[in-house]
Amino acid sequence: MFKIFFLTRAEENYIKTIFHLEGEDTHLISTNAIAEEMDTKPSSVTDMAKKLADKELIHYVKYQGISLTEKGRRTALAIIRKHRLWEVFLVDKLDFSWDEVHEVAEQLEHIKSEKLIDKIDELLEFPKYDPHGDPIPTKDGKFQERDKILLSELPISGKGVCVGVKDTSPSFLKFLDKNRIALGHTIHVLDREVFDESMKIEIDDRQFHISNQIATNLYIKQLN
Amino acid sequence: MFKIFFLTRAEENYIKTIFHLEGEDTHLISTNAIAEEMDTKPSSVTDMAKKLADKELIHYVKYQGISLTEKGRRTALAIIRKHRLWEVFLVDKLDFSWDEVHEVAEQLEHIKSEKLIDKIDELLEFPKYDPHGDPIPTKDGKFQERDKILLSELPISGKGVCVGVKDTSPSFLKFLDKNRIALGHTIHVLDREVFDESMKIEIDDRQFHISNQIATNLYIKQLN
DNA sequence: AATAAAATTTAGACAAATCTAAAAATATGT
DNA sequence: ACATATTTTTAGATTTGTCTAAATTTTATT
Repeated sequence: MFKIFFLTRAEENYIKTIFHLEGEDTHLISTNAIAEEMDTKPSSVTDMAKKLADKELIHYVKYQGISLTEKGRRTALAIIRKHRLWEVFLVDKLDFSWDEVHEVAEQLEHIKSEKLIDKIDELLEFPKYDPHGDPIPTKDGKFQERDKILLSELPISGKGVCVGVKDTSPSFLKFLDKNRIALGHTIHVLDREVFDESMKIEIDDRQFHISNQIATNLYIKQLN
Repeated sequence: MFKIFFLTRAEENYIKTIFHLEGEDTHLISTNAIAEEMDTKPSSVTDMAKKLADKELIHYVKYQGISLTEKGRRTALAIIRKHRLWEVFLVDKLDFSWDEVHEVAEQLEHIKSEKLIDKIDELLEFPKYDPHGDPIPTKDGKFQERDKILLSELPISGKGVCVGVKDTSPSFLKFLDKNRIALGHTIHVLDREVFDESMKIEIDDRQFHISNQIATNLYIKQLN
């Protein structure tokens, strides 16, 4: 059983950001990177780093950088779990579109009630992925990343199912909606332009030209 | 169309408390009363009173007392609307019991998203009352108080439908659950003891003795 | 390896929300 | 009406989270 520590909203936001910056490999995160990501000043990050280190949520060595402790990682996963479950709730139960959910979920993820989030999970029938295709960590912090590649990595005549988006900005998501590209669709790469890396693709018998910027922001589960 | 002003959580809690203390009649609320209710110090209330007066949410005259402005009243009703809708959501959609919802709704009421609360309202099919029988203000701040009396005011052999509770503490609500007294039940007053004002009542062919403390915390809609 | 550039931390300040202790204003009792 | 009690406000301090500007450490360049 994990003890639940009460963190402030600011502390939770730092933990979440550090988790996202860590990504796959284990490298130290710089004060500057966190400040950049959170739209704040490096000196503020230093101040917070001391508090989080005191609470044993991060490893922090002055001038060297920051990484999450195991406790910090679990905390981050709990917050991300809440964020993503709320996103599913907003889309599935309240008909929000996938470009509207982030902002509200940023608030809802800080609600403190274990029962609440477990019941939401149950109401949604234990979803595995959020509306952008990102995996939802389990209650005990397990986190199964899908085996996916970027559309830009698919070879010509390759096929795959669209399973996620890298960029989750409203403008990108609205672009996909407008062109009726949604998760679950099968994409077939017909051709690729060497000059600008743009692609000709087919979805549901509809053919498109998409720029490399689009292709590098769509996650695909490759088919054989 | 009303402008939405962004208030801090603390400001919202003060506004809500002042609204509840005002009640029906228009009298000035004292610094002490607010401090008492919010479990804080009178000096803190004075500090906040200045801020809220600056934002034109309250009328405040030093040493005299506090009352809500029209803007303050509308703000209070918007928060109470959110609180009560979330309570209905928790009970109807997530199977919370009525003694568990308050604490969580205290957090959820501060989520800032007009669309969110309107969609929740829609999902719940526009409920008029929360799980404790309190009316839910409409979007435009209309607030219809039910025509109700306390069970203790019912005469002997009087009948009425249980429509609300005055005390919403978990201990009282659990007591009612244990004795299978719920909103919607018809209560018949069989007898009353002059000495301690306790009552003998009948609900669904079950007879009870209840103390005056119970009778003064149950709201009844009197039948003919 | 010395110096310049970049990143990071420290020091000191500020706003929000709270507190304690003291001062001021209002209310009460005879 | 006057003294006393109560209520309310002020003054100054504290905590959290932030900032700017200066100092320090690390990294990069020649």
